[in-house]
Amino acid sequence: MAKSKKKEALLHASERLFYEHGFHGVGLKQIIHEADTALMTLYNHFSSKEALVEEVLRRREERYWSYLDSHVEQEGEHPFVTVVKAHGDWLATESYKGDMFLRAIEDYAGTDNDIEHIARSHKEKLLSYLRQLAKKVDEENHEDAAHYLTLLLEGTTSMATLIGAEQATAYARAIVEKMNTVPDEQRG
Amino acid sequence: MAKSKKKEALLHASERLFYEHGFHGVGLKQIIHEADTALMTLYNHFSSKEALVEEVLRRREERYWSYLDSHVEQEGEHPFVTVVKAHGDWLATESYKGDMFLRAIEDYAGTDNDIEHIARSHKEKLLSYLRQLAKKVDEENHEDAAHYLTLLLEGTTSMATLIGAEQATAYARAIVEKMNTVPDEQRG
DNA sequence: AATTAGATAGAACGGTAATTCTATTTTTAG
DNA sequence: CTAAAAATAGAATTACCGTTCTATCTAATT
Repeated sequence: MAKSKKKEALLHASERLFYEHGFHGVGLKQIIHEADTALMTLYNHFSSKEALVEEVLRRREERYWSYLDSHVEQEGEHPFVTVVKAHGDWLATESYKGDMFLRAIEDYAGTDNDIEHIARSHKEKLLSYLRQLAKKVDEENHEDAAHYLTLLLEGTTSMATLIGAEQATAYARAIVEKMNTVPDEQRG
Repeated sequence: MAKSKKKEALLHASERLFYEHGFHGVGLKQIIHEADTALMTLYNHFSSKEALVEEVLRRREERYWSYLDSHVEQEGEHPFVTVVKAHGDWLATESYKGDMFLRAIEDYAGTDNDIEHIARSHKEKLLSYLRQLAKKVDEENHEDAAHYLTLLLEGTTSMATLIGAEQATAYARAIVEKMNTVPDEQRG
């Protein structure tokens, strides 16, 4: 019965357009046109544009974690390198237009809605994820390491806008490898 | 005779509001209200909103380079650490809402205007600046070093939105120091 | 004081934004 | 097939967008 094909089409079109032109730069008309549906169908599924934005962010977060989890499984390299590569692969699937969550924080800051909260929660979860990863690597200072990695991933995302995801990821990887070289050499 | 006090007020208000709420999130009404002037005064000085955005970006770029130049003069530390600190100080003077130039690239991508070009030029100039800096430090691979620094500065800016400029800068500085430790230790 | 340029408030314009309403058609379930 | 539910097109609404026009007013220079 195609439970909600139209809803999925709306979410898909919204995510693409929001990422490409920003939340405030896309109108509902454009969204329903790209989703090939009607305005009332959108309002039948989402109570408002903000509600649509919220669900787009929740879905995107889910997909990001799925992507990261499945790509980090392939071990063999240092976990820090692996996560940098996984993040880079995620960026490479898109058009390098920055980070949708940071943009949400920026665009909806100050206005009383759940959007900023969803976006900030995602970033906190990213930090927690990297903290867990750093702990497994037996880092004495996993708290610092998690922050280093967060900064590198965010830097990679920004730089992908300027020189592309592949190059940006290569530089991030080089930084991680240079950093990890230090303790081993110094200990020995 | 106060050549153009109103123009300066308009540019000042525009820069603040654009940075705070995004280019598409701020209307001309809000700008003239904050600048305490009239709509026709704005159009007397700027042919359009896009022209206003362009001049805001040009002014901001000037101020950024002035700020960086004056803060990098204070030597004593490794130039890479100094530039990270200078960039962090620049961020600390603001409200940590990301990077205005990256946002301009994202918001005005695809539309045929000079805004994206101005913003991308600024980022190219940043890379050139860091390339020169890396050359002076007698880096054999200054090209890579310049990209590492760019990535770290961009990462710092993004992360400042999440944990504040001071903390983000401290982590960026730690990364630079960890990286610079490598060659010395390995050579010795 | 007269002239001139700049600044002012306010309305008007056409366009588009988000949201709501209505009425018709299509799809699904019993 | 029939009844209920979902989707449709299109207009209406209210509000704001960037831009332009007009007409008044203020401050500068001569």
